[in-house]
Amino acid sequence: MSDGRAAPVFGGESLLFLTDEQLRQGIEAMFFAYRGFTADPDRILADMHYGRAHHRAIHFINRAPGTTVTNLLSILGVTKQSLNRVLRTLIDDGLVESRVGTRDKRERHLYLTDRGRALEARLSDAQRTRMRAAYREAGPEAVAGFKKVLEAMMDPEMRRLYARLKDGK
Amino acid sequence: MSDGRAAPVFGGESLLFLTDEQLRQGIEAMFFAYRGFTADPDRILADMHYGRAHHRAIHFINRAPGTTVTNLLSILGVTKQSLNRVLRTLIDDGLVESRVGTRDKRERHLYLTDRGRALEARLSDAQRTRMRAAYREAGPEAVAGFKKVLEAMMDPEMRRLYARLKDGK
DNA sequence: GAGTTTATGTCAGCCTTGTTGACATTCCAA
DNA sequence: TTGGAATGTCAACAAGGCTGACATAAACTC
Repeated sequence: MSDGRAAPVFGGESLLFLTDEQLRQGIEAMFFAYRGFTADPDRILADMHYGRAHHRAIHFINRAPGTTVTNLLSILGVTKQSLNRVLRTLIDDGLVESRVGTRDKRERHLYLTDRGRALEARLSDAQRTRMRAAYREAGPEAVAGFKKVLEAMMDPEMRRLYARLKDGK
Repeated sequence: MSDGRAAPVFGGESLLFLTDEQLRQGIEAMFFAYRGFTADPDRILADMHYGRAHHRAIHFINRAPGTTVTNLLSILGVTKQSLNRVLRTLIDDGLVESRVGTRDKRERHLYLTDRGRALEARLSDAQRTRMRAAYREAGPEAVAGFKKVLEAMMDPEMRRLYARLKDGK
């Protein structure tokens, strides 16, 4: 299995990696890994009165400063009411700034304030530290495969959004 | 980067895969992929009055029939009150059976009923179908890397649980 | 045998974060 | 000028986390 050619089946390519057992392992790996993935930021957020939803908003505002509410909605996949509640607290607490659009004054463009950027840095440092350790342990080839499978797992629309973000919009 | 040896740095091994940009991509890939990962079962569950928590309980009871409540608690990482609410509804609805332990009568051993197994099959078929497509698209080597990185991302305790499940307890 | 610990269940209350529905405002575009 | 898009907000609700408190039964320990 390690060379991808073990026990040739159906035209010379192994399909052993597609057994239900392999798939179940992948499913459980996703479940347990996602717990680790969110654990560190969650601990930081728990101290303040914030949750994972705040982290997500902060992450993507930092990622694309000046993004509109609608754009953020499509990225996060929640209702505007749900997002609005989160944004409201972030704006009230002075972590996010909402500027009325110049071209289109209906739009609100979102930016992190200095304090917002500070929290973002704390959260993403914590998350990156774990990712870096995992990457280092697994090695470059594993990382390439990791991304390849994750990308293939996304809904087409999410895949498009992911690619846009990846390629610097 | 594709061969893992691009632009050698620090003793011949590339560390380009550890840049903040690479890490950020991995973080966003996890976010978007997890959405896809849960999307199909979520749609099935939404029709009934169940949620993701019920799916998780059903999955692991199916995975390890006869498991105790305490064991399930450690796997799921929630409080007994939270799990109990979910188990209560599953037992009341006749999807899960709770049997008093024979050796230790304090313990409750959990089993899926026929109806429970039927729902489990529907849910995991849906989830496996997406995983299978992703695996097939990415290829065996990518899948190996995928699992390697996910495993390295887990908390040590989760990693232990994952390995135990993987190796058939 | 008494006392302690363990496994479980349950009640009450709280929080975050998701949902739907309804409605108002602003303002671009045809 | 009118329709629709973008946004905000109010209200109500549900899932699924949480803590704290308490009860029970059984097992374990001294």
